[in-house]
Amino acid sequence: MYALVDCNSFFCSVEKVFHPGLGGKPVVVLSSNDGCIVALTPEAKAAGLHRGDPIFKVRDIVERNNVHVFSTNMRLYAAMSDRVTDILRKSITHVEKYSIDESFCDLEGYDRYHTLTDFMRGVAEEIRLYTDIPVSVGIAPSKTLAKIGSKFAKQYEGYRGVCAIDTDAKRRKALSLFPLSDVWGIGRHTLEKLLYHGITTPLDFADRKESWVRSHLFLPGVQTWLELNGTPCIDTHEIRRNTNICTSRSFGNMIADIASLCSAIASFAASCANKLRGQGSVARTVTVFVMSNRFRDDLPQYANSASRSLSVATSDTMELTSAAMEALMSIFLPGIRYKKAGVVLSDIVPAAPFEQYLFDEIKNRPQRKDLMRVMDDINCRHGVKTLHLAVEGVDKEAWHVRSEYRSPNYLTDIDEILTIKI
DNA sequence: TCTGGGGTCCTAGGACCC
DNA sequence: TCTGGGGTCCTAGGACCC
Repeated sequence: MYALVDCNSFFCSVEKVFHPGLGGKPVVVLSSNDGCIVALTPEAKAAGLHRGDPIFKVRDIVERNNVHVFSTNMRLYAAMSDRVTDILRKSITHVEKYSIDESFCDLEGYDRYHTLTDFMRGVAEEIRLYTDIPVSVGIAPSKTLAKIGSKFAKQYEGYRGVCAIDTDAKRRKALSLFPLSDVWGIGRHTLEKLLYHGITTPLDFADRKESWVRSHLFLPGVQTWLELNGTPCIDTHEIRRNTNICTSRSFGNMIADIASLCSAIASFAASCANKLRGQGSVARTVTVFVMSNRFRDDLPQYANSASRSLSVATSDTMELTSAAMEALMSIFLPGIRYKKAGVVLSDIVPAAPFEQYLFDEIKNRPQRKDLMRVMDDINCRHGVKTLHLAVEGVDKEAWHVRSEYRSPNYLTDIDEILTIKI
């Protein structure tokens, strides 16, 4: 059996930990650049807000209902997420962190002394006690069913946070009640197809023949089908190195000058390189993309991308940044007001301890590696961008990202730690 | 005025090989 | 007149996830 532990409106819940007066109040967290709503509490939903709403379009609802608005603070959420996972791992041997707010647990052997439901209730209470983050838990023979269980646990208070789908009768009942569009693996497109064929509930789908599913939805559909029928087949790997790494941003204001764009792209490249070293990998291909504001049809539109392949895969900030600069120069068009840009690293492989290449143009590779290590060290201890390349610029004003309502980094920055006055 | 960011996997089809 | 069969590799784009 698997358990899915899902943090309830996670970003909002984290904000509420540090703003205790917000219990029971509508709260939303915005996307980067204060664009759209990405997380909201049930109270905010009840006020008529939805995930994905551009905040400027729902200003009146926000003001009328006194909704509390926060800019996104991923550093804070990631730190809190780690605390939740730590508690899980203390209680359960096999925990797969699936996303920032969800973990799968393998419950093999945990039903010796308690029922699995009681056991997971205990874990959920511990998480609540130590982090103040409320979680919903689903227990089932497959991960897809466990996710469905966690949604029921969230929806109905009677489950007291944990819903187990552990008999065939419960499985069929759950599948007949659950919205088809909310099933893990069924997106907008698949939903349309299924409705067209007269399938309206997950149970209808699960009761189809495998051959039908295979011919209409191919492999991913068959996986979902098997999982809904209680056969686990979705393998999420615990330690997975990313095969692509991307840093991109929308700008608070559109920018037109190459200098600002250079400084933005250099910063994105450095951030990619940092993530790359963090997972112990090297990359061979650097792609840069730029785009104008697609919502402004009164302005000339332009979007383009360019890649540079390095002869030797690397995680060196200087190499990756200069490749990115080169790519940027090849697609920069004057006269365009740019709204968004980014850097993508691909052809990523694990870094080998020692590598030498006959035609390597960089002769002091070991020293450069040491330099990167020192740079990461300093930035880790004294804050990101304490040490950075000059080309990233010191004046971020030109391409700043809007973040008007950001909470302090309570958990990761000693200067922003919570102060309590008694 | 203001509209997010970061991923994975699969399939079809083209280009190529013998 | 009739013009095969069996592969691999790569890429773009679709679909999905959080």
